[in-house]
Amino acid sequence: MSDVARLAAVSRQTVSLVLRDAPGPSAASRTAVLAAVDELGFQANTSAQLLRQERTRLVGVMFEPRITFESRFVECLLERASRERLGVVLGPVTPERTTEVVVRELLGHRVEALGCFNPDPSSPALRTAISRLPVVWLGERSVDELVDAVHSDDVAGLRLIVEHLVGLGHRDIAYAGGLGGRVGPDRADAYRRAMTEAGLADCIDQLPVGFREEDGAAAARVLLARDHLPTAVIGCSDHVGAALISVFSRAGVRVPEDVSVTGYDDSDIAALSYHDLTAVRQDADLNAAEALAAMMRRLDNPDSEPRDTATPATLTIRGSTGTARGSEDGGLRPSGHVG
Amino acid sequence: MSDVARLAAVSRQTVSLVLRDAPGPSAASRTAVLAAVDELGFQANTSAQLLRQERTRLVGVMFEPRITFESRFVECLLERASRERLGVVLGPVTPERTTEVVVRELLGHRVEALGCFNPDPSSPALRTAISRLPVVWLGERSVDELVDAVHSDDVAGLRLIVEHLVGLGHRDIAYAGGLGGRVGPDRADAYRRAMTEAGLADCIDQLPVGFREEDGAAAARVLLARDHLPTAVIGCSDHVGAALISVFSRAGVRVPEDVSVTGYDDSDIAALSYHDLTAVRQDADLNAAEALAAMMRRLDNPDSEPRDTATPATLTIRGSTGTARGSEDGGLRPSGHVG
DNA sequence: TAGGATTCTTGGCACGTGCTAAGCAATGCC
DNA sequence: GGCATTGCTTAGCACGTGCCAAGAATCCTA
Repeated sequence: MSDVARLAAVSRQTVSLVLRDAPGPSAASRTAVLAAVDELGFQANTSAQLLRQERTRLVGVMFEPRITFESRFVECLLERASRERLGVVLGPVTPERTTEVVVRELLGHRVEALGCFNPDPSSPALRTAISRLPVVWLGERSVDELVDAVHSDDVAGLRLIVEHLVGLGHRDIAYAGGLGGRVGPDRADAYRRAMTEAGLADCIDQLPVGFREEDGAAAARVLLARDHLPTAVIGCSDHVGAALISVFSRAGVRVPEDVSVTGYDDSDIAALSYHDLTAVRQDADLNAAEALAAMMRRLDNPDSEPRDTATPATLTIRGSTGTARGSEDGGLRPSGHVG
Repeated sequence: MSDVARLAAVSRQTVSLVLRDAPGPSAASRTAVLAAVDELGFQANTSAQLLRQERTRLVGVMFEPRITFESRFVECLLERASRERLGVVLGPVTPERTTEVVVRELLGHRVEALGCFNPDPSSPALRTAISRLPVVWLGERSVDELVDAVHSDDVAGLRLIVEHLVGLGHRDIAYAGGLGGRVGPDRADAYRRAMTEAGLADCIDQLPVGFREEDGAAAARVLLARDHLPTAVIGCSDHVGAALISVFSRAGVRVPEDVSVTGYDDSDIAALSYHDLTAVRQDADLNAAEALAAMMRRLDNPDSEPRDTATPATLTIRGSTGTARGSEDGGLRPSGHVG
């Protein structure tokens, strides 16, 4: 910065004022400084700025880069945070970078709030973080009284799907999912609840698999091996839904004529024309907005109680769901070549 | 840190020495300091450390979080960098965060080297970066004389695929791809070259689409609308390959019995059991290693010339490729329901 | 022209850390 | 007992910036 000042023939402080466009510097100094900045390619040292400032105006996010929904969330958070003049420090989780490592790193950057996907609640660094800053659990209910939580409303989401399917005449509605973190069981509970509310408690049929495509394929194979296929299968994620369709399709089972299939997330995958998947929309941007709101609320008012926010679920109806095949055909058996 | 020193009844400097485990402090001081650190949950201020240090030992990566390959690359880079005691600053690109914004941010953090996926070469900040630090183009050839480049060897990759298919008796080998950045055209060129080398110049058949699944679906529909299907289709990405399979499959065209399909990347998608896609492996970890090596080489020896590194391609053979259908059947026409 | 108001500029300290050099106590040696 | 040596501790400066308060220059008014 001194170099810039020398070139512009002003003092370092004037340069600082111009760069922050604070009142003071004359128009002449301003243009001189900006010209010098441009010529030297000057860029202020972020570390020095952060060190000097009273507040860092940074928030941290702990997430797993390979999980699509989390990456999308991060993108949305970045854009929303910049509108609030907040910076975002990314804390990518990998096999070697555990909750503990990532949270320590974020605390080292003096973030003022923290959002965590799938955190390890036993991490000591996370415990300290919770005791000092607003921490928001992302994508799942909180078990901790001291943290906020922002996640989509699975109960409402599964109610929407089940109602949609029931409206199409379905009764044998299976669910592929239930494993994985806290969300897995929660969402499966929501399925059972929705089925019970619809008076279909005796049709509950859960295939315990995880969220990945491989899990959906496994569930599909289990179903194909049975004597009798359900008329609809709800996947716990878009990946699972897409895999269900692909495996069914290869086995000669038509979607939605023979079986209706749904996903969960309404990500890019669901919208793909060759999947065309009816799915509950989990709005990454809305979740990012709520997470940021929760952080800001507790930063502005440190005494406010942590809350659990369930963002509304909506249903995007596409071509993978249709009227249930008539009960008179006595159950469909897979035919054709099995992939 | 002063708080820690007070609690441990030593000076701030002793605390600093213990935390860096530098020689000096006695065993008694060490344990006292560590106990105090633990009790207070102290975490050194990264900004202050970076400001004080001569070198930051940071490298920056500009990438797009929603692109799977780039996220995987980042994960690998994180792990490799930590082994070299280097930090990684992530520079996520989003619609609002352009090359210019991201590179400025990274320069502000005083990174010592920079890796960029799909950069906008006209960005002024990027020009300054190139003039000051080792910059590595990621995933594509460099056009600039002043930057390194690390990308997988597309020429070798397409030669492997074409040879594999020719070995299975294929001649009518189409290519779905060619659009998108610099890689798109490059990879299509590699296809044409491989076909020519195999003596199949007159069979070259390129469908100009991009890298996304939607693009693959579009290409598949174009092919299905023709009188005559090729016996093999090479997708420019796993996404494209998977989409080709899905659309073919729905149209009653069997893979690989009727048409062989390949992908490019060998990502998780290719390995999915219901895709089971033969694909060229683009090794994210190897690319990360080479990128890091390039940065470190130029940091250690600032005068060394930038290089273009093509990482070796290998072929992962799975179930989506098989012997070409006999020429005697006079070309296959799609049958069954089209999805 | 003097005095005050206004506009612009700058001296100097602080942020939290790393590191050099100096200080201090204990021990060994002659 | 004096002096060097060793082991441990600490005083104090520097990193690059923001900001307060004080200084300098200019303009306006009497």
